[in-house]
Amino acid sequence: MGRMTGITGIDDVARAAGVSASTVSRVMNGRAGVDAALVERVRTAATALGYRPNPLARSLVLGRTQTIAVVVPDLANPTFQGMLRGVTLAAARDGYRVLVADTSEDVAAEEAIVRETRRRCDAVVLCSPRMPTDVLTAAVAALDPVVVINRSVPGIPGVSADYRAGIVDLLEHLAALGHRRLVYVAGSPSSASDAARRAGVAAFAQARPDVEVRTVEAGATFGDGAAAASVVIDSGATGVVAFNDLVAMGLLASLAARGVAVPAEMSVVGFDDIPFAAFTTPALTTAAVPVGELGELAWGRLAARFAGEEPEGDVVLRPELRVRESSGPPPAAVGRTARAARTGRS
Amino acid sequence: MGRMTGITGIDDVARAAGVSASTVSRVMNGRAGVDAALVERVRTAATALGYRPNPLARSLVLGRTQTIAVVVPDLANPTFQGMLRGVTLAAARDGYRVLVADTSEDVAAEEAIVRETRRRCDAVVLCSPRMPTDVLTAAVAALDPVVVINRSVPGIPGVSADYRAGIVDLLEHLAALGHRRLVYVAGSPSSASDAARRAGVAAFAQARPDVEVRTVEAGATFGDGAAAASVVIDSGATGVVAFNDLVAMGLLASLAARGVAVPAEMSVVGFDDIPFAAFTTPALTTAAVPVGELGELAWGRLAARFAGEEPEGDVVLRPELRVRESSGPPPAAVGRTARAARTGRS
DNA sequence: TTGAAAGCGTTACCAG
DNA sequence: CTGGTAACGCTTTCAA
Repeated sequence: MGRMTGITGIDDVARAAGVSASTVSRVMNGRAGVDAALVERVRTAATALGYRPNPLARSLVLGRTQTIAVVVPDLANPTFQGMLRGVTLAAARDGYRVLVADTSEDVAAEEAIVRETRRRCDAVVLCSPRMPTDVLTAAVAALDPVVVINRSVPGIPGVSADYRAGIVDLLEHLAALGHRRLVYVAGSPSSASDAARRAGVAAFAQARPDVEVRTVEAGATFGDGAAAASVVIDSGATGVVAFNDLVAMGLLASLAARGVAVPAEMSVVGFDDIPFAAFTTPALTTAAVPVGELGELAWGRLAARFAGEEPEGDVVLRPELRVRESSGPPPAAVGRTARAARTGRS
Repeated sequence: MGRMTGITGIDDVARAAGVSASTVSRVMNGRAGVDAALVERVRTAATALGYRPNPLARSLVLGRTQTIAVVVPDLANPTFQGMLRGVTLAAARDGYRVLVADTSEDVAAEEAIVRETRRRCDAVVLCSPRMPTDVLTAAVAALDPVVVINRSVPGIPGVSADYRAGIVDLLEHLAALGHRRLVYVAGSPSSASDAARRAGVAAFAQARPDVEVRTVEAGATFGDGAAAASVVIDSGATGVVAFNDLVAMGLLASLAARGVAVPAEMSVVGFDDIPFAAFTTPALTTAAVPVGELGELAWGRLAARFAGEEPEGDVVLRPELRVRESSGPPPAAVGRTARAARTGRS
């Protein structure tokens, strides 16, 4: 009520309007059945005093906060920035706010962070959670209104991109260009989306026995891509599919430094279509993952739950192949021999 | 207490441990002066029941939420992503969470969003607020624990980058390279940091009357930069300082499309040093604004306030010149004449 | 239609 | 050192 705090409470308004707090509450919440005259008096008093109901108190009694949590592994990653933005904008349209949490890729701390954050909110969106499947399954059960992005958990609404299909598209794109020796520069084996990508590689390899696809272990960063350059060059491949755009950019930079022309001598394609993929040199061919849309859809599922609807099955978005300048036909045999000779291999 | 809700409350623990709720509260908050035996019993009971104090109830009675708000004009902007990340990580280290709000560059809605968000938090960080100075000054007074990034408000702790000095550094860099006809591709006149940049241009112009600096109105996006290309070319300038890296990248793309070699025919420098500035072609010379650090410092000021310290004056970070490949000596006179002729000017 | 009173789950003050 | 008992600010029965 604000005895000594400068902020006006419901009792101040009640007193000013000459009614009870109950009535003020009813008016503020637009509940019908209040005398028009009183409504007017309360409105006037509230405005005059600049009264705004304390959201904390409302949350406590109502049992809902109008806030959802969004947990990401790394706020510096364009992919998660996009998801966060998608969720935030969509939720804001419906009057919900977002509490962010960055787990800093700390798998061990992830579950605790999620639990903690969840308690202050009505629901939570987990973006590409890193925790092991069993832990995730258990955690998610205790989190209830929850949606998971890029990770499938039985019985839990999930929205994800089809990384497997995306990789196949990329591989087929390269094969169609004439490449017969490809390499997949993989991400961390602990990443669920990398597992999906590897499955795509396997599926493609089976469907196209005429194309050789090797896998090189790398990581998910620009540095990992740059570091993988020599192994990629030595592999004798003419086309490379990177785990993501960051890795592809690292590869591009390292390749340029070593004088390997892209796409003349080697084609490089990425994954994600982060905002800057179109501006690399050469512009990166990639599979676009609509991260903002994933975020919006995640909110949509949550909103549906709040509205009492039953959770439906997973929604899966198919990445879209974006052909730009980093991919092209493989060099003629003589060109390849020349490079092989240059790097000291037969 | 959880009569029918499945969640355990403080009373459940009290009952299980055979003590009062007060004691449970004391134990949970690690308050000294509780019998060791009771502490043990309470701990055991709490663990057994999986009790976690309801943060909402604590917030209500304690008057603090352990949460701060971060309001940004646009979550898609790398600059704000960096600030958000800086604040979030720093705050998390001290046990604080972050509620994000994206105003979508809606100046009119900004104040309301800030007010609303602030009510659920203990403080707020305003990142480059767009509202007019008088509105900002008034708003900020009602928000109290608040820190403003990149906007100076008398009496309010602020942390900002010295855009003025950064522009001067960039201009001097170009002048030192030999350029005598420069153009500044400006951002929105309503942007406070653009005003600072223009002041830098003016200061430089005064100090170096031998160098001509024209200003071209543009904007803050990649598209704005691309659109400004023809005006820039027609200006006859040999060096251009863009409002930010995004604009510089747009310029770079457009210049490349028109066959203007950078930096051979024209030098282009950006501002901010966003994560991808190092990977453009040619790599962008820019003035690095440590956005993450701005965010961390913002949190630091808030933490100090929470600790009862008095707010100190503004802290200003000086951008650091990052010379890369997009800037170089101006073309020889004959070269310039050649281009001028090509574009139909004398 | 309106108001009094009982919570929501926790902490803090004040006796004992 | 411990346990009642008031708040915190609001919403919601329940009577009147």
